[in-house]
Amino acid sequence: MRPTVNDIAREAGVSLATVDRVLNDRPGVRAKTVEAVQEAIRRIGYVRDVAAANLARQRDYRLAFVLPDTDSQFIRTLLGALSEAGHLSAALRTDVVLRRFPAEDPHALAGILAELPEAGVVGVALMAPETPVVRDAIRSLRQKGLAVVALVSDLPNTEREHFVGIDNRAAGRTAAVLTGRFLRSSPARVMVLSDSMLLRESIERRLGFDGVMQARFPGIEVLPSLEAHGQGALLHDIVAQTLARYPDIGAIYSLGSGQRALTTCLESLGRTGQLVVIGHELTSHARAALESGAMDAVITQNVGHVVRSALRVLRAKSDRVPIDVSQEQIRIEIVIRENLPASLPPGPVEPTPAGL
Amino acid sequence: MRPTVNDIAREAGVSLATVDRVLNDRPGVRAKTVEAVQEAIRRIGYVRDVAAANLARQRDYRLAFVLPDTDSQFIRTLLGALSEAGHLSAALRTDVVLRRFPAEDPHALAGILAELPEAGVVGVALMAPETPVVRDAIRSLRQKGLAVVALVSDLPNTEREHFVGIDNRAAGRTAAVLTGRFLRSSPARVMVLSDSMLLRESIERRLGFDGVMQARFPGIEVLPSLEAHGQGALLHDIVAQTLARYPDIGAIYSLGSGQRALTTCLESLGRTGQLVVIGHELTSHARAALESGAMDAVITQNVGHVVRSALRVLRAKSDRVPIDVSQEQIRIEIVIRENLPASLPPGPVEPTPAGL
DNA sequence: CGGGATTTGAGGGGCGTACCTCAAATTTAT
DNA sequence: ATAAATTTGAGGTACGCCCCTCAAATCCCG
Repeated sequence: MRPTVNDIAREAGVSLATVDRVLNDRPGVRAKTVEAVQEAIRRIGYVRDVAAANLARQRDYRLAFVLPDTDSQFIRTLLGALSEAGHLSAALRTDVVLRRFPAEDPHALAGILAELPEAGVVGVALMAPETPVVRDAIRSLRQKGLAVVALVSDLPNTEREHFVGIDNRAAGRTAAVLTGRFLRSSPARVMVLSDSMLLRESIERRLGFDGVMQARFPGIEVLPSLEAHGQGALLHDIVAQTLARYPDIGAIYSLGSGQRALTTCLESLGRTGQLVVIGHELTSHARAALESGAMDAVITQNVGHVVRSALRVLRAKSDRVPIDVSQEQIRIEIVIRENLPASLPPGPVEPTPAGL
Repeated sequence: MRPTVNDIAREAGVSLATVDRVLNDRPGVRAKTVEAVQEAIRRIGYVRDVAAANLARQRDYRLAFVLPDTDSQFIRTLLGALSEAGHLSAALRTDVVLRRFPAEDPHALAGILAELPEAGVVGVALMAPETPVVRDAIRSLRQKGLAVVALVSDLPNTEREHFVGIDNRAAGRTAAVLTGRFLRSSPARVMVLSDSMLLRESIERRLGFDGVMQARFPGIEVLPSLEAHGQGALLHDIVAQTLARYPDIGAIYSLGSGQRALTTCLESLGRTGQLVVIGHELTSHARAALESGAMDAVITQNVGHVVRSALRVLRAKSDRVPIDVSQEQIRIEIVIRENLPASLPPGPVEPTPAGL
């Protein structure tokens, strides 16, 4: 049998009330007694039954996901994963609220963040660029006791407690190795497209990419990043011009997550399949591109995992309980057609009807 | 507020006792009443609080992992993940028991399986080759109400309820694409080593590998599988002879998980880094080989994820609750040096001391 | 329509923990 | 030593659910 609070009391020779005071950091216990109780806990190997505790405590985890209002494929994928996870976490006493902020407006974001504590939110997963305003907003949240994690895009110079996402520098390095090795002819050029979803990621990926390229593939020249700002027509022109100008381009590396425009563009130029095409984030378009052969590899993070990890971490932080580091590590996944995970029917998941 | 059983009773106009009878499939309720209660449940969107239910029910999940007693690197890695997860799942009312069986003795395995029900085990994760005896043993377990999942190696023709692991055919295809694309010169040979941890996997991987090779890389000839049966010295001789005989071997594909012997062998032959080397399972040796450049890529499944998934699925099956399909899908991961996840200190994880 | 069978209601005890109150015991300061 | 302050104990209620018992209500059938 697992030991309970009563066992602690008996073992420590104190009353239940005292054990309770120690366990929950309530005042009015002599240091000596605290020690004795903790010693007893250690001796009998007591582990609090979190389920029972949450039950008694009427604890609900009200967690907020704060995302830019960009309508990119990646955000859409993320939202999909979020709504799926939201359903399931009803069983875990957590309810998830979603907040969107105007992508280019840090002050609006700060305003939204500032409202969260009043809304009863105890933890926040935030995907946003780091600015001074945001830093301050996060500090303020932390001071009010909220748990804060950075999502997808890290906020290293803030007081966020955790980062749920991948090392984008390493992701760029990974892309570089695949590009370099997939390219057959050595003197060649690589076109780099930056449909930046967030600046920081693009820069980090680019840095990682360039580093590996220089060190390991000196015969390959990487062109400066081209930006199409999410506009398909513009992208088309840019790509066409660049391909025409450098006939020896053998690969395209797409830093961002917008892959559809690129593949349709290559299609219309009749170049599909002739170039090594590598991009990021496994959206439904990227998936289709892999299947059709329009893309060769996608470097990605499992958004389902990202969302679930954020939820777990926020719950743990909010309970001041250690997290399982190995479980919360988000992997840099390499996806090619052959290891493409089966796509799941995106049917609306209904809450478990009645069964236990 | 989340609706509770009391809300159901009020909404359905019946007593708590009746609601309870319906919820827990207890007899003595008219079909009409059952209907009414279920309708009420649907209407108010009741979801049972599993934590509270388990608390009341004194429910403990006693789950068994049944593995061969082989001392391979892969099994070792799996055991590591298992012991790590075991600690953490104490908080989830589950305790994990481990059973090993003599690798080549299906009857011994059947005997071990047969003892599980008496030991109070409610769910079994089994990694074993499929034989008639095993099929029968699994059927018997299922009839006694135990949940059974196949681990790592599927048991498709048994009554196992779920398979936790990857599609090895697809894994082989993935290996083939990497091999083919990493190879620079086209007319070349590939040496295939089979340090079979379990026969089925090796065959499936080989099939997948050959299929892609024939279809996409006709210039590459794949040699028949060489078996060293886990003996380093033998492997050394085989590899040396084969390399000598076919000077145009450009790649080595290692079907199994034993990578150390191979890398030391290549080292002693002075061939490290000259060949494309691709293998399976991210063990500590494979990790080292990737870091040193002795291997180029490893196709793997995240054993931590595998173990956690098995635990979740067994709990869910045992509760007759649906599983989150997308979360339980094990991905075929491609690992190269650049996306190698940071290795974690394997320090013994102690149960959370006292904090909530 | 009566009598037996079936269905329903009422209620209590318990799971492990949180949180509260009030009184008793102990310590500390004077 | 005494009063005041602090520490401890005892006990209760609650959380949402499970499981049991017993009596009352309702049903069905001949």
